[in-house]
Amino acid sequence: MTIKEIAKLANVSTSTISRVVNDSGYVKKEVREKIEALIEETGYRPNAYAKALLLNKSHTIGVILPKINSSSSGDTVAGIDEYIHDKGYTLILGNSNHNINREIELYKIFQEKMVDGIILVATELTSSHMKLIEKSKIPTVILGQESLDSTPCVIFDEIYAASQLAKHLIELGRKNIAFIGVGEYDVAVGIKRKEGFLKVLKEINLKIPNEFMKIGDFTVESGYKACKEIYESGQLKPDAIFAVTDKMAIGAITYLFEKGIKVPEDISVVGMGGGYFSKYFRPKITTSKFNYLDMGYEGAKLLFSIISENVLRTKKIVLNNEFIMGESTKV
Amino acid sequence: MTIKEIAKLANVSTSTISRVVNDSGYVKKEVREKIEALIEETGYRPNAYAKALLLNKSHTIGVILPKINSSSSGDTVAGIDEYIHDKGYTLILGNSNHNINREIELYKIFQEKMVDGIILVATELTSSHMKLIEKSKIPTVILGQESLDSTPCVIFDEIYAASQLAKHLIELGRKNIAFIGVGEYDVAVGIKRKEGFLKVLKEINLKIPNEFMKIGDFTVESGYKACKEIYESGQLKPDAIFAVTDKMAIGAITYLFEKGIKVPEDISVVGMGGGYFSKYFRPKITTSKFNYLDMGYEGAKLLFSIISENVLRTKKIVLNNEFIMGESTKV
DNA sequence: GTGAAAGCGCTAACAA
DNA sequence: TTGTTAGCGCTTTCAC
Repeated sequence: MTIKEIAKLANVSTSTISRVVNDSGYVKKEVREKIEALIEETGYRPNAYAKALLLNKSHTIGVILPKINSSSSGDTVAGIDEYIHDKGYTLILGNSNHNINREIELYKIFQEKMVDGIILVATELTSSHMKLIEKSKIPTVILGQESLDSTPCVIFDEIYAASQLAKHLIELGRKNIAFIGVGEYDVAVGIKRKEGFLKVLKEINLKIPNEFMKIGDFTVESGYKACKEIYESGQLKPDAIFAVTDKMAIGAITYLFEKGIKVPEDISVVGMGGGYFSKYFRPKITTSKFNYLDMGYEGAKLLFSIISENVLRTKKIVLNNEFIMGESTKV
Repeated sequence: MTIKEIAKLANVSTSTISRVVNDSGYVKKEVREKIEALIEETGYRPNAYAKALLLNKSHTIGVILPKINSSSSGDTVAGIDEYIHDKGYTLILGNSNHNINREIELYKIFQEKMVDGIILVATELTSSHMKLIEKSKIPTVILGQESLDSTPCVIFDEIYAASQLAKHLIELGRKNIAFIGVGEYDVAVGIKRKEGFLKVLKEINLKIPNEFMKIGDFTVESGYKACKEIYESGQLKPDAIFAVTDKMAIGAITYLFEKGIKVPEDISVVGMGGGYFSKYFRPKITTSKFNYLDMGYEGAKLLFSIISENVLRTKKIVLNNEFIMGESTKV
């Protein structure tokens, strides 16, 4: 069913149908009503692509995610959706699976699909990314990582959040703190969180032995393994563990539990993230909550301000984390 | 940058450009190379909308979800994405927030956006839904709920999965089993799982007092509350709890833990879902695992078979659940 | 109030 | 091998 067919049925021109559909220009009341009835009856829907082609506006925004089925991705998309829904926009989604080539490919596909803007949820940002963004001329907002040029981004204050937790452990009187991080390819989690942690230790001149610095890969299993390595590495035992994600904290606690080491009585453990898992796990994890829903929402808002005003006022939005006192730490 | 501009730059017609871009028809080697260089240089991308308009094919499929940020949704979308990615398709996503009107609205938007097919992840299926699907003529697959007409669907054998867990409890010698379900608006979870549970009890003529049948709302909190009500409702105490979701099982266990009732020593608890939360929670939940990644993948595959063959061979795919023995149940 | 015509960017016959 | 032409479905001047 096209506008032409409706026009024929109504014995008017396509212009008149267009006027009725878009409520623009004058149409005699009786004609309008007749057409409206016809549309209702036939179930006619205007073709959004034809419209987009003509008006050069797709009312679509593209979202590129490094992993589609993680709770942070889900929340981010939900936040984006919440904002754009009211604007009458729809979402087209791409899953890069942490693959840069795929990310670039998705960028191109989105370009072909005439998206009005792109939200890139990043874990790693390379100069290839930045070049691509610049070259494409599509309004883009980066989420989760600090941008390398003037592309606007929405991030958390990773350093502050990590240092807050480190301070918490220090205040609890901990002196032998082990650290479970992730690879530095993820700047926010791998570098900044570690930086925040180390900063606090440095301030009070506390040193950490190398055996207490481990690297995991975000999974529960890797937290378990890292914790095991820490315990099997030497004579010195930690009195606290700082894991940069809740999942890895849970892995560590699982190991400790199996070993009969009590959390928080024998050792304090903190994580980061604050997803619902950390809340219902026993012991409830002391953590720093990252609100990804907010991140998505603010990112979408920022993107729309660029799209509509065609001017870049805001370069960076830093979101606040919430320290959450759980039951995995005590004096 | 359009095909016309490239054509002008290359001093050829748009057809030739089109031939190069789509690798169709003959183009002289030198000309092809010149054009390819030009495309590379200018970053020209063919407009997918113009193409879609012409060929009446958008290479896009629409996915409607009742809730975007849940782990089952995430897995489902990941499964869909995995399949369609290889086909060169992209995903457009709509979040209905369990709102039927929004679902219908999304269906219309997808229709306007010329999607080649729709995957509807359902919790509730009404005749309005079925009418809409039928009227739209867009190839559609329903996920998670049995369809009311000939629209194909991918579902789990909820009754079987629930009865398997119920049998497990019976085999453990449990006689006073409390049940935490959800509202019947969700046919799969609210009705079928209960049905599977009750079927087993009926077979051995085991009766359940009304105070042992509670309704939650999927959340951990509601499981906690339901369990509390069960314990506060009378003198009889259960020796097992059957929760239709892992989250509610975890809520129940949290209550029991607070009361000093040991799981599984004093009481056995089973959940359903088998997400990673149930795996790492302590005690590990005895549950039935639903593989939503598979559901998404199979759903997409089914949809493509309809799109490409234009014939409906398969009406229903029933996925297998995996019984997972955890540590929340024992003899 | 309404219609005719142009054109958004592209592909596919058909000619040349 | 290449170009010409028509047209996908729509909106928007510009006439009438």
